[in-house]
Amino acid sequence: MPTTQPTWTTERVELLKSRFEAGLSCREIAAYIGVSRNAVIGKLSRLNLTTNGDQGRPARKRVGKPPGAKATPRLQYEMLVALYEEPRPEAPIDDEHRCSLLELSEERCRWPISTPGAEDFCFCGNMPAEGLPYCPGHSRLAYRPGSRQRVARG
DNA sequence: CCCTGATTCGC
DNA sequence: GCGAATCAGG
Repeated sequence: MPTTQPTWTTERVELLKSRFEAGLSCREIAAYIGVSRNAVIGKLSRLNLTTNGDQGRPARKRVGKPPGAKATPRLQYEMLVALYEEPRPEAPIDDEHRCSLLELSEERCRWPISTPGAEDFCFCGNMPAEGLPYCPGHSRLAYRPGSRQRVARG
């Protein structure tokens, strides 16, 4: 069987059209398939699914079609909500993944362990949620009112 | 200011 | 043909 398949195989296109016709945003489709939203839109354009496919000339000015798609400026908010909505608030906080400042990366939770300046000062190093600097467990702690001292009071 | 949608350009 | 960059609109 061929191993080198083009990025857009029949299955991809089917999923693409299915979710597109389902009323999902290109963002969701892209995230679901695993490609950039530009790639999804680009493919749709080539398939003439973006527009009626009737016009033989370009005319960008058809941005208003989704009913209530006010964008998602609060992407992190949605993720945090999803974390709180979980029935089992498990905290995947492992000390085995702790790393130093130099070992920090986008795939490492930046939750500070111990106190800054201490010899054993390190970071969580867990797998953070996409778009969040901390792992789900620490993200919740960081956002939980009361968990940390709420100095902000009026 | 941020995000989504669509077109256009480069590889 | 695919993908990123760019443009346009809400």
